[in-house]
Amino acid sequence: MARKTGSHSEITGPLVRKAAQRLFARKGFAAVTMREIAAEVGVQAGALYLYTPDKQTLLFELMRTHMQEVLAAWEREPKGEGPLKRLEAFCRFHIRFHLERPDDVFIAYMELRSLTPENFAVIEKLRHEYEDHLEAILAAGQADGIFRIPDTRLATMAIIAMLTGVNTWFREGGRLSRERVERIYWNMVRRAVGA
Amino acid sequence: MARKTGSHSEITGPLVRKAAQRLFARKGFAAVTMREIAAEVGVQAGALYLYTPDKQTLLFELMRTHMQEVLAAWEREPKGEGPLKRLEAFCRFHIRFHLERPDDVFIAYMELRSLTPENFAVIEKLRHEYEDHLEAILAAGQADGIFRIPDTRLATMAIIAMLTGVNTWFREGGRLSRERVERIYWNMVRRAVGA
DNA sequence: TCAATAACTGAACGTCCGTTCACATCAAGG
DNA sequence: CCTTGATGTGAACGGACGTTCAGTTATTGA
Repeated sequence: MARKTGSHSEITGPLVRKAAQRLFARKGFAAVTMREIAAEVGVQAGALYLYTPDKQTLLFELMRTHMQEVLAAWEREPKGEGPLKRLEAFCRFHIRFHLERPDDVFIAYMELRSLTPENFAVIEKLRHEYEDHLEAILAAGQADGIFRIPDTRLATMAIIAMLTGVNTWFREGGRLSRERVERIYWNMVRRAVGA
Repeated sequence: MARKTGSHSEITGPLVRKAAQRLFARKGFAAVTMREIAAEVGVQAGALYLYTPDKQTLLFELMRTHMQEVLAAWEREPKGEGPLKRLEAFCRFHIRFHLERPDDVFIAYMELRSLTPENFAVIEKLRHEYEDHLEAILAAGQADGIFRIPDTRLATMAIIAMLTGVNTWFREGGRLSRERVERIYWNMVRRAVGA
């Protein structure tokens, strides 16, 4: 019997989430069956319902946890002083964090349409919160005359799209090291905002 | 009876492709049923098989046609002289063409994993062909000393990700006109490549 | 020792899936 | 006018789907 007050196994639960994460990222939410997830964990399909009320909630919790972890990690990140340092910190953080969690990132960007409207609204709000951190940096730099940006919202979207794109081609142990990729992207962003 | 030698209706066929395109873009390939597509067209599910051998081929042909149209349209595009003009032409073309076909673009970027390995290889090759057009421009500009790019392949991926990202937020009749968006993005790209 | 309970199985539920096919409809060609 | 062939219907196919649940097992606290 479990010691803790929380119900359900503390071993199988995380395994279910990890298996779902891998399979959702690889095949897409709609193409993954509960039986596949269960087989990956090593249990029967019925056992999954000890750890999630349904398939939709399994996806939603994965995405919500991921978005909250992004936000929390950015809070903890050392950012330096001034908009320029902060922008560099953001770019490097975004690339590094996303490369560490390719499956989560893939799901967060591809499976928005698989969420119910209520769940979508929650995730969308968290995503917007993250984008606002970048936009605030750009607006501060613009106000200081350090950046030359015609539209901070547009620049925010452009930079995030560019940085997130790393996940589509970067391979560990490939031609370019992560540090080198970070530096090159940071330089492109710095020049793009006119600094 | 049809005059032309080609089999099948020349009215319903395109309707099937359009309905599939809309639904695949909105809900994802795996989440769309043949019965849904048929209902959108106004026929029974069985009738779809007069126009496609199966669901997978329907997706594949949509993606192949789209990629071929992108390549053909870029061929026709007036490009101007020199790497700088050509890069501007590419950026403006990419944004404009993609905004004109949001459903096709969404499918082309999201449903790669829904393709069989053989079909995936075909689409991937066409996509690479398109990327190579941009990379050639960047390499030419780098050779001429007009651009300052540490890695042309990386810059290619970064620019395409950034430009394609417009589709995720741009809305016709919104705060920014398409022309203004084109100009701002082009300026960001120009500065990002050091020109 | 034994009742309690967490963890899980295996079968079943109603439904929906992609696809097939025998048959109906109907405009046009000879 | 009557055959032909394109165009479609509607029912059916076997299988897979998400989810439920009665029952089995194993481990624990008292």
